[in-house]
Amino acid sequence: MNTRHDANWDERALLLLGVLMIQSQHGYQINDFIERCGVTTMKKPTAYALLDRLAAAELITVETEQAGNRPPRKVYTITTAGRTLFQQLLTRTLATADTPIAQGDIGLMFLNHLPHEVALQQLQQRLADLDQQLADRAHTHLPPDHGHLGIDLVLEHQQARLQADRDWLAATIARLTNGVEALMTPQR
Amino acid sequence: MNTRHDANWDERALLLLGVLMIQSQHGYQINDFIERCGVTTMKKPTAYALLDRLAAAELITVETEQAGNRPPRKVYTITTAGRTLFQQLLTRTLATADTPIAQGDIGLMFLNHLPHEVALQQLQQRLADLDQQLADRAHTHLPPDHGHLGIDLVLEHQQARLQADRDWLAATIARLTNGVEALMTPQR
DNA sequence: ATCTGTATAGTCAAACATGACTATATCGAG
DNA sequence: CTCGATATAGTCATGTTTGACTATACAGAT
Repeated sequence: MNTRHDANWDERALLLLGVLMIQSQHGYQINDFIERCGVTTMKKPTAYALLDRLAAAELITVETEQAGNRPPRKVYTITTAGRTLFQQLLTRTLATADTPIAQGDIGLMFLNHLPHEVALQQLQQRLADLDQQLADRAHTHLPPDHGHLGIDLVLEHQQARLQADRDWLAATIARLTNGVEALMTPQR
Repeated sequence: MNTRHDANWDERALLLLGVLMIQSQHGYQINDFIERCGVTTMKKPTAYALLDRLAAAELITVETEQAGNRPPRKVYTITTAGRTLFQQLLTRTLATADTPIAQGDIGLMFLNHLPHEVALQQLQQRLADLDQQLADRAHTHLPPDHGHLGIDLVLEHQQARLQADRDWLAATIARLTNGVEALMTPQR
């Protein structure tokens, strides 16, 4: 019936269903994975809310499990319908490229409203920030199932993007330093 | 008082204030600019809501203007306080790089849940999508104030990212075609 | 005259997202 | 034995976001 959702819903549902494709898990594990893997900004309460909606749509089931005298856990398990949807979402998602929108570009757009040397100074700072991020990703804090193909691909892709951003920014700073005129005659 | 906002608020406020730094504008113009410039996914009602909040904080003023017997327009104008905040937000934004999160990476993560040849086929499709986007950006539909430094920078940056994505994806498809083993011994 | 397209200017109900908060259990350090 | 850290498992009030919708005015085509 109500299969009208936005792209955001698709991606997030895909993530949760994907996590449950690995194995049935309880809330803490799921949220832990989400926080660590770094492919989304979705927060804990949002994940719980979505899990509820997925359960309501019978794409997953919820069972309460009691281990020792710890607080009871809710264990989420993907259903057959969930697996089917997972396949569909995965196939569709892999086939389409999202238009890359960089938050930071909003600042770039109004660069001219700042004194030239101030703007350059801030961009230097951004470049340092970028270099820091590139350095940090040496010691990534990922779950111990490393060697998993998908995760390696994501890490590579993130690194490639970071590097592209860094290269472009460095080149841009250089051009801006040589005066704005250089921008009007780009050698592309 | 309540200066506790998230990064999202910062960027969006910066965009609206920046638009009003160019000149005072009415709602339609503002939203038109936002849609065309392609640096955010913020929708019209969201922009109006934010404009109301900015007005309540006295960062902008609103005047109703009657032109002919057309429907009345609300003209938004940035205040001195608004200009000050704009400078602050702009400076801060320029100095920090956002961690690049690619929606599409969620799909990548679960690549192994699809038959190898199906996955490759979908990625080919994604590559074609990317090439299409690169081709489309030849005839960009931007406002006629082209030559404006900031806009040119943003376009360049978007292109650089798109190109990086394309290159990485093409290389990855090639590696996956040659069998997964190649991934385990990357020549980096 | 009428129709179509589009510039114009928003509103609203409903869904969504999250910071802050509440609790209990286990374990190693001191 | 106590304290802090952290694994565990969420909830809720509050604010945010948006799809869908409502309207009027004008210009050019038919």
